[in-house]
Amino acid sequence: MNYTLDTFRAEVRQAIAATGRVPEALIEVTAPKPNIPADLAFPAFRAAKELGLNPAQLAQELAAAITPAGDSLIGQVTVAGPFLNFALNPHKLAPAVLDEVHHLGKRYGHDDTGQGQTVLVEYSSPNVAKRMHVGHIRTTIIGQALFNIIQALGYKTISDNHLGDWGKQFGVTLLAIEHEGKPAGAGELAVAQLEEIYAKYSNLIKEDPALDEAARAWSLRLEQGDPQARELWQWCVGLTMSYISPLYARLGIHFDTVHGESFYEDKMQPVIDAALEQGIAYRDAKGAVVVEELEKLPTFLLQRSDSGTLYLTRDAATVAFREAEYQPTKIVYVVDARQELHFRQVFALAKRLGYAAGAELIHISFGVVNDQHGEPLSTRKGNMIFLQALLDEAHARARAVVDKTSPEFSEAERERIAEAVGMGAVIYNDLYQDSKRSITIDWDKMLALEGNSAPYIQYMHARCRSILRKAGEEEAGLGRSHTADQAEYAALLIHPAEQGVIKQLAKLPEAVREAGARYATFVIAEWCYETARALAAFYRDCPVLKAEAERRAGRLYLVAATAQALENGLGLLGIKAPERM
RNA sequence: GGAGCUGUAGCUCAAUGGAUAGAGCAUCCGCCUUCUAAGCGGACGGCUGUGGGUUCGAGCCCCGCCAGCUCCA
Repeated sequence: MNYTLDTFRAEVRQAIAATGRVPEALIEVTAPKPNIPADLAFPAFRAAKELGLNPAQLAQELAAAITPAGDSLIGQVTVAGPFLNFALNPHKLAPAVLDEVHHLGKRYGHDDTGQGQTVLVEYSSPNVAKRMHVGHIRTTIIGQALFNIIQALGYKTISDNHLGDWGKQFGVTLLAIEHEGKPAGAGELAVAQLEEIYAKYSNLIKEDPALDEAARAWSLRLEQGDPQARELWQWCVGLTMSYISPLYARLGIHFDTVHGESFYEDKMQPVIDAALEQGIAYRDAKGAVVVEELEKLPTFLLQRSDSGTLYLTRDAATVAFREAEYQPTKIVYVVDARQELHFRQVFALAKRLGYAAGAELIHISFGVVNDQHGEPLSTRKGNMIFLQALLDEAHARARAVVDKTSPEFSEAERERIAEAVGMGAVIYNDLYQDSKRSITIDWDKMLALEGNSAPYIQYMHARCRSILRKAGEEEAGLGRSHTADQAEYAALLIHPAEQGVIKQLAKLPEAVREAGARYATFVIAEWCYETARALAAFYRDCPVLKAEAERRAGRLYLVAATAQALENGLGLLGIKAPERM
């Protein structure tokens, strides 16, 4: 799609080219830093060198040769040493951008670069019969945001929750249920009980060979499709999902498919057979299937000597299935950094086997979450933070603020706001920085309600909505509507604070593209934050409701566009934008 | 022993190879009779881990080293 800044860039290149002094290939324009009073720059170094000229002199000559047309997006053209700087024409910029936002509405910022291509994103992937804790939060939140961004770029998208619903440990869980009965109740408490009896029997089987044998027997029964074992297992899956679903709902997480590990149970043998057949793997003396020297990666197994299969085999089978089912151009795995080598091996194997020949396999890795002392979190050590507790705490903190600042709101509305703000804070905390970094638990930072945080952005959005609401009420009282004549006054918006907001709005499409290309949610988060700050400056310097009629109309148009764009940006991150707070 | 990631303000983080390295938090000083103070303004805070190299130009690219985290053996 062609947005205003795309046009501006094209006009700048065209203007330089039209001078006939710089070959097209040497025209590289860049966005200058914020302290430079320009919107695009042409650093003349390289071109000057090629042409055997002094850069400053070339810039000077180009500036003299360029006179933008009156209806161009290009405003002032200036020279600063070897830089040729182009400013946007404020009179043209405002109407162009604001009309774009109003015209596209919820789709403003979206693009069509992914048209006709399919991307599958795998994320969250919690374990059945386990509570969700902060260790799962990053894949879940980052994955959903990346999914949203990729979708906004026009790709056909599939989100898949690769549930940990299979494996040896289920033998122990079923054994435990056999002896202790199904946990009563539902939700987190019931899942916690499953965890507890699982832990108990994990210990017991270490010392009791008969129990160990019984656990193996359950495991075997499950694998062979024994009805009782399947029923109990299915019950565990159902219980876990009914516990997790409300947590997902609170965080705006949704999946198109939930193909857990069990789904691939019967799809692994072909992988092993193919690898043996093609000479990629060999069967060693003990019967294990071994892959050596694949792309200089460490040796790995596809099958153990006891004929047990491995995650790597399953993940390769998963690639094959996805290829056959969706023909994706990309498969994105949002999984923590410790799986880096694992995925390099999976991808190398899959490619060698000829799976997903047309698909790019991408591991988006992120750092681990540690406690205040830098220690890994673990239930056993007692420093674990469970997701439900985290979300409840976030809600409670936001509720305390809304109760204090807006006691006049109804109970129901304060509850809604607290939820939107609390979840926003949690989500934003995982998205505002490069995901590769490890994170140290800090409650106050995780649940921050001020500064560079979701609540700050939500607050600025709510201020916009508040102004629009009041304008609507006033004008309804006067028996007229402000909506009709706003657009024609957009050209009046040349105050620096107004231009600051408008330039931010103009940058959303570019931010979405960059976020998608880099798989970097923080690009969107940063855009939201910068836009909110620009709005704050506007709010301080430019009264809306008290401005004289034409200016007021233009500013209302700007405020409405800002509210829309902020809502869109937050929406990409999975954060709600309340009407007021 | 090998591999990957990370080192930027006291803390948490930004900065497509370009101009004076920017934010938030914390600390300090101001601002609610004016569209929401979850806010706004100001001050303080930097040898970008370190030594070389490439380049007109390096926080960013290349090589060595140091530190932390992680994975493989």
